Amino acid sequence: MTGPRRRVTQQDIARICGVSQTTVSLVLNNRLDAGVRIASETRERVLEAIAETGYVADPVARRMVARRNRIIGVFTYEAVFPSGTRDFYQPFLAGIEDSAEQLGCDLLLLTSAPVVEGRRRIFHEGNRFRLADGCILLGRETDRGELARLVAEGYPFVSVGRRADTGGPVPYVGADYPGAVAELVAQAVEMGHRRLAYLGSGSHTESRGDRRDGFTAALAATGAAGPVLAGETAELVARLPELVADGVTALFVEDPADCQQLADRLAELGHPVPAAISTVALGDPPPDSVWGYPHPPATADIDFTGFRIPRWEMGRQAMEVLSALLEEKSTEPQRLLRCAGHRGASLAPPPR
Amino acid sequence: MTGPRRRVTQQDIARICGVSQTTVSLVLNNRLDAGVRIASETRERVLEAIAETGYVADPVARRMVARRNRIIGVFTYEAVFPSGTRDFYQPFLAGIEDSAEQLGCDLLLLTSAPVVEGRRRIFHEGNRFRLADGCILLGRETDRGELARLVAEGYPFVSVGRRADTGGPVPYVGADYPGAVAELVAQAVEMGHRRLAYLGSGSHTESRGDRRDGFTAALAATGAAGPVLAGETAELVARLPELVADGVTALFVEDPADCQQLADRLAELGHPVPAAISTVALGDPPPDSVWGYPHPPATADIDFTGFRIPRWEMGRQAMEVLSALLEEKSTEPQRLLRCAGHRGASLAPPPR
DNA sequence: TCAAGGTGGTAATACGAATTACCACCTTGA
DNA sequence: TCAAGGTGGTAATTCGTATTACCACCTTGA
Repeated sequence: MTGPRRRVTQQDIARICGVSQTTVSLVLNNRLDAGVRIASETRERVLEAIAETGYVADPVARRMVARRNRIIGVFTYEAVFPSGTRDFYQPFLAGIEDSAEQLGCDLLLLTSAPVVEGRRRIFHEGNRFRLADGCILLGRETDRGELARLVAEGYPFVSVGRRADTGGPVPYVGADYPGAVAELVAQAVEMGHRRLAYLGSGSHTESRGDRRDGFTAALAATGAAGPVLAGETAELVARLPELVADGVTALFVEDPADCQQLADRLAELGHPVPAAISTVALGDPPPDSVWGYPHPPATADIDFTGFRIPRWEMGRQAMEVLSALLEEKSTEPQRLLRCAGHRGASLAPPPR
Repeated sequence: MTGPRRRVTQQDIARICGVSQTTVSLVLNNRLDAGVRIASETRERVLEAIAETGYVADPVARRMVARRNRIIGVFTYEAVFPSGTRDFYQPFLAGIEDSAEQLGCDLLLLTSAPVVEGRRRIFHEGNRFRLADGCILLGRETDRGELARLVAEGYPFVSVGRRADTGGPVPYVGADYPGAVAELVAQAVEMGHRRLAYLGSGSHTESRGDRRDGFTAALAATGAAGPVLAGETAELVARLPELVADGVTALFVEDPADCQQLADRLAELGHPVPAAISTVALGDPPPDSVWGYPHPPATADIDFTGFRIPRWEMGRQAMEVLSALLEEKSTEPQRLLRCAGHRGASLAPPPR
């Protein structure tokens, strides 16, 4: 065995062949440009030495010259552990990876970012996101301050999920929630629903707000009406009787995870879904599984009508946009992708 | 917009502060060695400029000089797409990530490795695994040639899953299949089984071979006997009558995914599991889900007795070993982890 | 007055590959 | 005979950081 020997370098090859390091480099990169000539006899000698020694160019040195890494950072805002949110990221990551593979990039998971107050920080002492040529930001919520700083510094990044401008346009690939919600509202109205309610968290994050705004806009467009509620799940459940009394026949539920609980309570109250009242999920729940051992969703009796968030495609296109930014190719840096409707069993015509 | 501006370098910081690049480097690395002195006033100025510009040392340059990145490469052998194997890696990755987070390392997913003949290659023109301080190898199979080369070159790496030596010891964190299988065999024998069969693929990969060898060793140890079959799933199913006729009362199935199919066929033949014949899964099936939308395992009528592969822990310890290798701390570089037995419903005493 | 020692910093160089600028030599042709 | 052009190659420099060797200046103390 040769033991832990030093890496073979171009210099070594050069010594062996009695040529200069430059020559080795030229042979290696097969530079046939006019202006660069290597006698084929010399070339052979060099290639032979390369084959014998098993020389491989040190990618680090190579990158040093090229000033590009072909490394794309992936920053996940929420701490991945210990909650089950790991799988929240998975479809996005799969899309990102697919695209990275095609682009010949490696992905750097920025796991070293310290967790402060339950979330990771991009900017911190010794922040390492600049290790990468550019970054993809992943997470339900984003720190506006950090976003603004990234924009201000001109660091190339793309957010998965729409983000409002912060002192400059934020590149993103998001889901078209307003459009998706509008489609569902239109369907409901067409079925005869006239009084629809929105049940949300009251949160002002883009993903929540877009659904809510989409709902109110759609109401206005269709001529239907109805209240917009904001509160925790328990609170929303508690207000169901009030909605029924109000004559509401269709619920638009911001968080798909709340649907089952609402439906259960409605059944208790004697208003089964969808016979008495329709319930629409504004999205699809992220998959829940524990370390890859899937367990069935809590108690999914009902196949809720709603829409599918194109998570995989969002990840893929985010990479695409980032790549374009890095190559300085022109591209649409703010994209909203259509959500395919999911025709389940929870939206039906209102009782007559 | 500031436009796509150049990376900030130590030289830039130096210019801003009116000092030399050396000084910046010294401040950055907080060199308090005797023989190196920086006025605290100067230090402050430099630190301020660093904070303002958001400067981060270029890992590539750093790597050129030193030998550390705090980047750990993760190489997955099999192409991740388009099959559903993504989730095969997930529990391992989760363990790796957990450990990386604690160590303050970032993870580099080597997605750029080109796929040749259906699998990724570590060594290829422009291979990039040396961007990382060390690598974790993940995959059901591994290329022996590449493994040997890594060993010969003295590159720090750890395999998740046992690998046979290739011209030198291969560091790994694997599952103790022989031990796990032996426990199950012992259980079966204790219940009264005397003729056990092994149903495998005939593959010579370590993970398969270890199970098979564990089985034959356990047979010898317990005084039981029985055939070892090798073949595709369909072939194994076809040979079931032969096994029944042979007086076999317990099947040890190499690939857990085959169990249900075998049990179904046995039921058709009039030998229900486990009343007539026991069936043991040598492992637990990797979770299957499509882009995060879990669907129930094919037709999992039976809760098969078997064991759990400690995937998460394997990932975690692989990082641990790699870290030790990098720090040149002594550690056991070849580890087999115990698989907890899973007491299901498919192993029962043989019919009398 | 000047050697000794402390202080605060810089110039130079290494790391490995890529690239640019240029050199030394040879062959032509007029 | 010598300028023009072709041939085969090399020295020097670049990328960004870390490290080593050393320098210029100041303060002591005898």
